[in-house]
Amino acid sequence: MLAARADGDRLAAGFDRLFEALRRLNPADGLSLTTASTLRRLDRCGDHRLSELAAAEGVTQPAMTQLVSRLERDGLAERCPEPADGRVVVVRITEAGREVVRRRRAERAERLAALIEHLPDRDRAAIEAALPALDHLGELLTDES
Amino acid sequence: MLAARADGDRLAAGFDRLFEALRRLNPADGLSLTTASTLRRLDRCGDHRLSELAAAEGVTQPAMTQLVSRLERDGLAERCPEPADGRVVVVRITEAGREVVRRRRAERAERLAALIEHLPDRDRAAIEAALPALDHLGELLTDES
DNA sequence: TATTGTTATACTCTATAACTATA
DNA sequence: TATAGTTATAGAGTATAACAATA
Repeated sequence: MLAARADGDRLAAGFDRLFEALRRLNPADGLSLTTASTLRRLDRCGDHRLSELAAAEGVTQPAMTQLVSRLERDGLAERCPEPADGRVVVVRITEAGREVVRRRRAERAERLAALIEHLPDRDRAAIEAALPALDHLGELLTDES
Repeated sequence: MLAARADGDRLAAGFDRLFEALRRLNPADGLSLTTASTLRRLDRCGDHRLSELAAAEGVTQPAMTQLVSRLERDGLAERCPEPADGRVVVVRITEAGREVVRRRRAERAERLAALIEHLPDRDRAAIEAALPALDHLGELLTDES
């Protein structure tokens, strides 16, 4: 078992570098990290109110207003009225938006696969074994329940 | 052993979510991801020419000129002349800059440790076992040899 | 002439504050 | 009054193109 403090430091140093690496795997298609994350959220978890999206992505409401406007302009999402409450805007991903999510994930998968070929077998096995745990760690932070 | 294609997809989906999670661990101290990455690079690998930094961080030379100007303005790095070639600018991290790197890493470590406590023992063990492999994966992308 | 870095200009993305519409 | 969202305005960060200095 891990002693929380000392291994927190080790983990932080390791994840620091891993984060930098993953950042470089990001497709250079002009979508900001927040935009891509918002699209993935809409794809995975369905419709959200605009204020919910802002809170979930950690940006202000005006920032999310503009982000959604850009998504709408590019045909990747749409605003839907909420009959029960005229103040509310519900944001929904379009089929074109889902396609963008798929394309980005495929591109990242391709780059990862190319990288993984250069790792020794034992490293690949260790990462494969840790995938469920890493996924659980991801769930703890992304609130996609 | 992993079959490259299929497991590239699995890894990409897992790392997609892990990346989102790690992004949320980032200290909100006003430093952009590129700025923080540049500081870490200077801390880990020593002095760099401005053009080297731009290439390593994947930004243009004018962008790095401005980034370094901001670091200099904030006392986190300094420009040094290169006697052997008057065109060259060498960028060096200051002690204040190193302190920022340490503080950010400590903050991330603290948040990670708090998260890890919520993972079951077997997940923690799997992540610990995979740390060297994840580090190797990071090395493949960040060119910090 | 080629290389290194900076300046000029424009665009994206974000924040805070003020505003509109609905409840 | 309170809430959901938008508009107004300002600042950070980036890119491309043009420029200055050195080799």
